[in-house]
Amino acid sequence: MSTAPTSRAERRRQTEARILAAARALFAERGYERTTIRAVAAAAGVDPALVMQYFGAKQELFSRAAQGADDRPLPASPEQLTELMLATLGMKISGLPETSLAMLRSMLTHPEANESVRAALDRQVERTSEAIGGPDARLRAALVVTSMVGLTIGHQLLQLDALREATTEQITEALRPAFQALLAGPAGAEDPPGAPAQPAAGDD
Amino acid sequence: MSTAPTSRAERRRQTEARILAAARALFAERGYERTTIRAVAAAAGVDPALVMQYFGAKQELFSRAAQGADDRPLPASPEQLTELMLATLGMKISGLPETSLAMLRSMLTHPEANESVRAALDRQVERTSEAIGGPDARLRAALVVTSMVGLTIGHQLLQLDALREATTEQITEALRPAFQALLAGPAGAEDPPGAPAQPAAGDD
DNA sequence: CCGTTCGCTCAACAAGCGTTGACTCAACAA
DNA sequence: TTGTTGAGTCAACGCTTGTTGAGCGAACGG
Repeated sequence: MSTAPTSRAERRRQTEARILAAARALFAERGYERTTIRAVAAAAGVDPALVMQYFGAKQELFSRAAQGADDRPLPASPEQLTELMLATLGMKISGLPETSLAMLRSMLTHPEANESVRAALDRQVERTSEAIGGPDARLRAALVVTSMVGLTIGHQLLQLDALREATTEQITEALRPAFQALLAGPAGAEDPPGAPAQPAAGDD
Repeated sequence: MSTAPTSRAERRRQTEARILAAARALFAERGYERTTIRAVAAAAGVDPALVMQYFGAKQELFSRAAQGADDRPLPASPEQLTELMLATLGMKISGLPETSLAMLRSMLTHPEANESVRAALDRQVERTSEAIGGPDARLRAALVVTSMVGLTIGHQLLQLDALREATTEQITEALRPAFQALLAGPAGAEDPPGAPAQPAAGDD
């Protein structure tokens, strides 16, 4: 090799990425408390002290590893919202990024993860609520969101048999009428801001 | 005082109950990993060694504290099942026993709790599935069950604003059409409601 | 080329954990 | 009374955890 195979800055970036990848995998698999700095370091092929040197503290490592989880843009459209939700859900159960899994896994036991997820879900409820409108918009939005959370947990973290047996299409199909009912709101009291057109009920 | 105010057997039962109550509260609030034997002992006004003497190991204490969670009888009736589910859910969000909260809180990080909840939910899915029948019975049952789990988590453990604002009645009311849609199954393929649940579809 | 920087390791620290064995003392049976 | 049982405490063990500071050696800049 004419030049050094790895410059100093390059090596730094690579090892940092390796540590972060190992951390993500372990946090996603075991959660915050059961994941040790030593285990992360071992998985990354590195000394535990180096992890500290790079991230300062375990909490900081977690923050960096779980950064950018669970916050997606949400366009607004009352009827197509159902399809958007189902599509989003489809991606979730097909394979959630480890970044999000780490957050999900830890949200019930790690205070910081709990607060982070709570805030993210609250925002998503708010946005969904604005999109659907109507009397109990916030509540119905929350029900859709928590349903998706429950389904994701049941599928990805608890690995319920009945869910693993089904394909993504079967799941979204079975869920469609339920989501429609929730997002449409109480019959006769809707206020459609966009198109009152009848949903075609066709596949995408 | 003719006899001692507290006999030996009586004292033993009382302190054991006090320890179990403290353990339940802490496991429910912090989960398995963040709950220490020392904290349980302190909350019960007792030496940590006594907790070990009573329960042998932390895992055993958790098993005893979380015993009998999440396993309720489930009668079968295709349409009234919706009401039963909603009623069950109403109890859950009104106030889940600490026994169940401990299990719920720890199910994503503690392997034994994870397996326990997984098994319990699988059983519930199975029973619900037999009750509703139809083509995708197992899947639809699983969707109802995971929805309830997600709602319970969002309400009790994450304390989402939109859910805490609503009354139990509002929640069950808003959820009714969604559950009906899920439990009724795909339109045109349902069993006659008069006959008792008889899943002619068999397994799979 | 030499001196400095810096990625990285090694060994260790203090704190907290679950767990244990010896001990104290009141309740009990004789 | 006297001896025994057993609830409860005390101090400590061994281990793991997150975290730190000294030191080594290769990459760097002049």
